[in-house]
Order: sequence, then C-alpha cells, then structure tokens
Amino acid sequence: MQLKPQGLSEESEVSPRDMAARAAWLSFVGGLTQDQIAQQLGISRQRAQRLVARASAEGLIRVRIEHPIAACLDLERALKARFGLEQARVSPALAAGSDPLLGLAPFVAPELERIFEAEGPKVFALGTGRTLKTVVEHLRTVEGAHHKLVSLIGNVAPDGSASFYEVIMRFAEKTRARHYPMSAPVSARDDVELALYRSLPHVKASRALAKSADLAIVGIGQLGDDAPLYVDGFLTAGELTDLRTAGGVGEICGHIFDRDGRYLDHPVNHRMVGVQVPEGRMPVYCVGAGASKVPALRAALQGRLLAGLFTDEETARELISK
Amino acid sequence: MQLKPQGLSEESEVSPRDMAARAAWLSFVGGLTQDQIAQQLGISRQRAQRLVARASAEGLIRVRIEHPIAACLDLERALKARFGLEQARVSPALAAGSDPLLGLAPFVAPELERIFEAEGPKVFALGTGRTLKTVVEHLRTVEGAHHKLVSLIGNVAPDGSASFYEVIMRFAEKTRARHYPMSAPVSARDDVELALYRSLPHVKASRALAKSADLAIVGIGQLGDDAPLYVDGFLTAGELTDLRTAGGVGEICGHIFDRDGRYLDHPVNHRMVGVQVPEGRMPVYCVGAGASKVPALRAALQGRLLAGLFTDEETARELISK
DNA sequence: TCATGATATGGGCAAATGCTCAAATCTAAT
DNA sequence: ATTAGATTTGAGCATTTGCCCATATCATGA
Repeated sequence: MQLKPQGLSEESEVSPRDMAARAAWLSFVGGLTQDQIAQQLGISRQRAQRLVARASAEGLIRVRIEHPIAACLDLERALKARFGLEQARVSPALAAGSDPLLGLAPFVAPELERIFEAEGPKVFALGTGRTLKTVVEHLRTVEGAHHKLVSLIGNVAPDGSASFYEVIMRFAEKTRARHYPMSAPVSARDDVELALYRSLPHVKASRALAKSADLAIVGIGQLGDDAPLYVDGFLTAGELTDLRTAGGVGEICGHIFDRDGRYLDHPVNHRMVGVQVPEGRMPVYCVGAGASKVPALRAALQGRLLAGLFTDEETARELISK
Repeated sequence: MQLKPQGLSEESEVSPRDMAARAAWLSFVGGLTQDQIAQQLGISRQRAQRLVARASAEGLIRVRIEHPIAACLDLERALKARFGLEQARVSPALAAGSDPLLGLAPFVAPELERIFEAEGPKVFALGTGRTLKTVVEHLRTVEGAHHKLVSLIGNVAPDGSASFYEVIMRFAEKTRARHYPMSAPVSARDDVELALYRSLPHVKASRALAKSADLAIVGIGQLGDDAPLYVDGFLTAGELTDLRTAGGVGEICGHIFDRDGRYLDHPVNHRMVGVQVPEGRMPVYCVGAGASKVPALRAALQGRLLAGLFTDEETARELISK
C-alpha cells in the first residue's frame, strides 16, 4: 500500500500535464523518437505516445510557420489595395472541406498577441462569436495589465442566459488586462427598454469606453438560413426574412448591413444596446473566413466598415475575384 | 521545349520554399497525412515528405510548448532567490548527451523577442559567442527599428579577421534595429595600443552607448583546456595557464573573473577594448548552459555580475545544488 | 549536338507511429 | 472488506513516415 507523498520532496510532485509537456518538448524540439522519450522518462513507449498525443490534444503545442507564403502575401496586398485596408493577413489554405477556423485561429492568434504586446496602454473593443472565441482560445498568456478590454455588445441572450460567447473574459484571463463587459441584454424589446438599458451607469460607461477604443476586433455574421443571430435566438424567423427582404446580407456585433455595407434603417438595428462600429475614429479589424461569409465580408469591405481583415486564402481569393 | 513563364500570371510563381511552407502548414497545423498533403498539392507522396522535411531543416517551423513545466518553474524560483536575480528562465532537459544549445536556443529566442517587443526605444548591449549566435538564429523577424543594438566587445580577432561570431549583425537583420558594432580588435597588445583604440571616435561612441545600455545580453565562457578564448586564438596557452593560476574560472565578453566573480587584476583584462559588464546600472542577462560552464556561471552569479539567467534544467540543478 | 555532373523523382522497405482491445489497476461507495 | 465502475496500461496490428537507391530530368560547358 502506497500513500501519495504530500509535498515531501518538490521532486516528486509531477502533474500529468508536466509529463505531457515534457514528452512533447522532447518530441518536437528535441526530435527524439517515442522510444527514446520513453527511455528518457522511464516509461513505456505507449505511454510516451499517449503523452505526446495528449499534449497536442490539450493545445500545449503551438506551431508557427516562419515563412510567409508568397501567394498569401499577394492576396494581402490585393486586399489592401482593393478595399483601402491598413492591415490584411491571409492564412494558407488547409483541406478544402475543413472548418476554416482550423487554420485561421492559430494564424490570427499570434497576430493579436503582436498587436497586444505593442506599445503603451490601449483600449481594445471586442465583438463576440464563435470565430473570435476560437481565436482567443489560441492566444498564449501574455502580459497586458496596462491595457483595457471592453465589449462592443451586450452579454445577455434573449432567454436571459448570460455570456453566449464570452470572448472578453477569456481574453482578459490570458492577459490580466482590465476588462469591461457590457452587462446588459444584446438587444432591447422596445425603445423604452433601450433607453433604460442605455441609461444604466455601467452600460453607459462601457459604451463610452468602447467608442473611445483604439482598436475594435470583431467577427462577422451572415444572414443565411443558418445565420448565427437566428440560430442563437436573437432573431425570429420572421425578423430574419424581413431583414433579408430589406437587403440585409451581413452583420457585425448584431448590426445588420446591406450589400453596400450600409447599416439598415430597421427596428432590429435600432434596438441593439451595443455599439455600431466603426464609431468615431476607431479602426475595425475583422476576423472571418468561409464561403458563407463572403457576401457579408464583401459588403463590409465595400462600405469601408473595416480597416483590417484576417481571413484565409480561399476567402481572400473569393473577395478579390469579383 | 518549354520556356519558363516570365511573370505572366502571378499564380505560377511558386518558389520551392513556398511549397515547403505550405506543406509544413498542412502537416503541422492541419494535421494532414503526407498522402493527403500530396493529394491537396497535386504532388507525389515522397515529394510531400521531402517538402515537410525541408521545411523543418530550414527552420521554417517554430514549435513552442505552452505549458511551463513545474520542475523548471521551481528551478527558476530557486535561482532567483539564491542569486538575487530579477529574471531566470530554465528550459526543460533534452537527451543527456546532446548539445545544451539544442534545447536552450529555441527556448530563449522567444524570451528575447518578448523583451525586444516590449515598450519604448531601448539600447541593448550584446556580447558574442556560439551561444548567443545560435539563439539569434532562432529569432523570428520582429520589428524593432526604434531600438539600438550595440556591441560590448570588439569584432576583430588577433589575426585580423573580422567578425568571429557576428551576433549583432544577425540580430539587426532580423529586427531592422540600428546597430553599432565595435569595429576594433577585441584586445590591444599593449597600453599604448589600447589608448589608441579607445580614442578612436567610433570606438568611443560605441563604448559610451554600450555603457548607457538598458540591458546587456551576454554569453559566458569557461577557462578549461578548451576555453573559447584560447581555441579562437585570443589567448595563448601560456596566458591561459597564467590566468588559471591567478584564479580565473570564467569570462564574460573576454573579461576574466575568479570563483567569487571578481574580475582579475591582470594584464589580459586590462587590454580589452570592450566594456566590462556590468557597467553603471545596466542589468546583465546571461545565456548559458552545459556542465563545463557551471563553475563560471556559479562564479558570475556569486559575484552578482548577473541580473538575469537563461539556462537549462540540468545546469540550473547543478547551480543550486551546492 | 552531345557528354557530364548535379539535382529531382518515385519505388520499395524498415522504422516509427497511432489506434484498438483486453487485462490490470485504481476509486469510491456499500 | 468487497464490488462495480472508471481509468490506465501494454500487446498487437494497420497506417504512416523516413530513407536509400535506381532512374529520370535538368543545367552546363565542350
């Protein structure tokens, strides 16, 4: 019978994660075979293999390709020229059928780190959505206590459930930045309610801070039958049809715009508690890729809503092709 | 007979490196098998394998383990406490017999990038040597045009050959930082020559800039029979013996110190054209690992010459073990 | 035009890897 | 103490990968 040693020697406190990290280090950096790793760590070959697999699965390993692929650089240049962007980054294509985020997220994360690590205190305004959430999951922890993060959009769904894609909290966790979520519903039900929400001090403060942001980072949504706004219950089927009839093709932070990137003059837009970007002088950087998002992206670019774009090769090609 | 298309279509200009990078991206980020990669790129399986191998060989791939191994964190804490360091980083051990730089260099490079990316314009003073050279080779290109790099040590060997380990030039290449090598011999032959070199305007300027540096980054040398200073011809066999008799155990930027980290009062030290660190208030960060360097490192730490240390697990363990 | 050396290509095979399954071990609740 | 359930372990095997070698292609100079 063995008792677990309780802090007796600092040596013996080895978490399974540590082992996984160590095995991964030996494998990827050291280039050892699994047999050698097993030998080195005094474990079986299978265990070594499992540790390495686990490290990969848990995202302990970050791979970065140092060489900018010429084709992607070309696309970046083309995007900048065509749409007057100050920033454009294009990730190389992965397998045709796969989720665009598979490649985009690990590509964008270091770019964001870079932006975040730069210079003095900044205010970053954040959108939400699956795209941004996935990107933020790929961020490494980076010191940023001098920055502020503020949400561009409410965090309460119509059914009252909070935090549908809590981008800002996860981001703040990784950076220790001060964060200001917009603790209010995404959308009000009528003008009275809207006025009420917007008069709440913390909402007022968040909106003011967001408007003064140095950079907004947002995703983009499409208005097809599987529009995220509809799927997540922010729009009824009727509203969705109505918006499409009115010319809506895409949406940023829940604000719907037409094919020229002009925000619709529609009740749905008027009831949003959050901020309609760009507000003031803030540059808006958008992350998004995938065939379904092309019309929305094209519209947003056309209407000069965006100052920066992170996308993948296939999407970029589509965007400049017409 | 086919003529090579000359910029006809931007599409067909694909460098082999691009292909390698793309294959590597598909393999590491996308997790595709070589067969799938081959299919995707329309090439044979063998070619795909060769491309991935090539990408690895050419260093296009940077792997980073996200999880700080607890054992290494413990060692870092111990080093900081024991030797009053402001910074200490310990890389996980690789195979016992292998070159310590194999693991240390890819570990230190991102740390350096981090330091370099931080805040406003800074002056970085650099040493030389195989260790620093290898680390700098692992740096990714990072914008740093607002920084200045200055060499702590002359760049001309006794035989007149320039640049024995041109750390500063390679560093500057990657960062576009302004750089000030010390274009002078490492060591003068007598006091008159020393005075002469030191009176040269560009040497004077470099030395002054180096002394005002915000951070010095140096390697460390040992004084065994294979002392780098001796192997590279900066010391004669006689001088080496003499220095060891006088108590010399290690050297930073060619300045020799004893086991308590006190610089020797010896002609060899007095004839160095470069700067003897630390000068003024500059913190000195040292990169170094390996059994042979332990005595030198211990001495430098003992004498509080260093404010920061980057080393590997094995060396760290040695350093705090006694 | 042809010869010559250098480089690239694909076949084949041994080593390394990933995965499944059954046995073993551990955990926790009775 | 016992047992049911969950997790971990190692053997076996199919797949994938790395590498050598014979052949083909390309570039270069006579």
